[in-house]
Amino acid sequence: VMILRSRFLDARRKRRNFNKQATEILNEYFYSHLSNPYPSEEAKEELAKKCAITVSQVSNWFGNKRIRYKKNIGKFQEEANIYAAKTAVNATHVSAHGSQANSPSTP
Amino acid sequence: TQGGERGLNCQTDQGSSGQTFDWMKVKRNPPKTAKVADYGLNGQQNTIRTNFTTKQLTELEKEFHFNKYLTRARRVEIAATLELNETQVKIWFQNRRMKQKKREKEGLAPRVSRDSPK
DNA sequence: GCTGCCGATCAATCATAGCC
DNA sequence: GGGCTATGATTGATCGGCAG
Repeated sequence: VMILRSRFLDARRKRRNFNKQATEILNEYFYSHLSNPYPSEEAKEELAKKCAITVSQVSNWFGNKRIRYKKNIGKFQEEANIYAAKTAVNATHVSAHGSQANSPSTP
Repeated sequence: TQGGERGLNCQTDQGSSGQTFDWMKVKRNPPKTAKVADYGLNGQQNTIRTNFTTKQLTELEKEFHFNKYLTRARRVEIAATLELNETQVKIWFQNRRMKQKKREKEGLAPRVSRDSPK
């Protein structure tokens, strides 16, 4: 456990947080698909474009988000409620079915 | 073994706020790479991620540049030389190939200029 | 049947960013 | 300046599916 710490020469060093808007978009997708937050390759590409990041970064984000979310659901409840309300749009109207399963939209 | 459910959907209400979907319950089986090695600690085997040494990684990397795929014979050789399981060598090459593919794919498109975070 | 590969994902860890 | 948490990236290893 002494040496072998030569990992610090990888590439994960200079990291930048995503824009607030990008995070917003990713979170909106995540919480609006909380029942199955696994975007398809196509959905990832679209999210990547909207967020101005790479597909890999989108994958990383969802991977980290899923793991960290289930690790401590309570910590994300507040965030979950915020985005849930944001995507809830009009629920008190026709078609009271609160189901999501929405298509990723077509650009 | 009991942990074998891989179903989809089927949530169960947890409290009153959020729901608990099955993807939140997914648990991976611990690595079978358990080296009976030693480090005699208590009963629990070291079922943790193996840390490859710099030397091992260097050799693997060198071999990878020579051949992206391994033959059974070569794998045995390398595993013996680096004191790793054949499985570990095999998995390392699989992961390495995927990494290679990912790099190649990304190395041809991300034409994003300097975008300061804020 | 069993084995290797692929694609996606997990889970732990690393290293830095950002806040107090 | 240090200590802390948040967060993006890396990576050994697993899961399910497919081909030989």
